[in-house]
Amino acid sequence: MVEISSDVIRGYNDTMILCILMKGPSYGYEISKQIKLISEEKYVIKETTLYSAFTRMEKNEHIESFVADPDPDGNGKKRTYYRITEKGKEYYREKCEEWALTKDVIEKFIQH
Amino acid sequence: MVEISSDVIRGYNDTMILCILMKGPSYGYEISKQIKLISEEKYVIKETTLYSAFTRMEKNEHIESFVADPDPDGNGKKRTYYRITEKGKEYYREKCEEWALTKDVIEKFIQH
DNA sequence: CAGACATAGTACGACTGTCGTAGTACGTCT
DNA sequence: AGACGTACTACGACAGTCGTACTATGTCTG
Repeated sequence: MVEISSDVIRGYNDTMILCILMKGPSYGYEISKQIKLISEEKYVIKETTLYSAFTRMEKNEHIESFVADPDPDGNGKKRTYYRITEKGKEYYREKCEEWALTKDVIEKFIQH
Repeated sequence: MVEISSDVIRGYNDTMILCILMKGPSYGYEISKQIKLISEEKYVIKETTLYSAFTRMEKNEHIESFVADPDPDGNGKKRTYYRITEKGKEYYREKCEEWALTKDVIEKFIQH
């Protein structure tokens, strides 16, 4: 079974998170489920990787956090939500451009 | 200018080196020039990254080293050449398979 | 109604690969 | 003679990922 190594995906964890936040604010657990879903179970981000990414990305001002109730009635435990910033959107667009370049370079070294 | 970040390529430095060694033995300086050439100047591997990759890859038995003269007459300074092993070839093939998977996954998170 | 399982995280230290900086030493060209 | 290309080695810093462990609430099921 071929498995995706973390060293490969490393440069794109932030991008994946931002991709999901482009659709609207979300929180850790939900984001990790989304990544699993979108990747069709081919990639599952580790919890520690995810939460340390949040810390880094908030420091970089790519995302902002806010605490809110899970449902409007105020039921359930409060969660920390993250929202993408303008700077984060810009970064996401740059990463998408970079991807095209990176893909081309790597493919020159791959035997199909 | 979009630039390839090392975090992205990180998982593929070894693969690039192996790709070049698939064509026959080579040595550090030559390999670094080849990578630059093949990538059309879009990627230049750092010397320290390259040589530390050699150490790791030799330990993993993906490559073997031998010292030889640069030309058959015995002129010039001796160099350390590297040759891909069977295990290295196997690893290279796996990485090529992995690439297809990784590419598909990342692209699901990229806006074109 | 107890226990399992899902949800939603935090803390901490280890590890790996990359990179900056610096230095060595020989060869070749001008 | 000096600059530049070739061919490396040493060393320590750093960033991102990961394993392990722990907390705590909510919900479902026998």
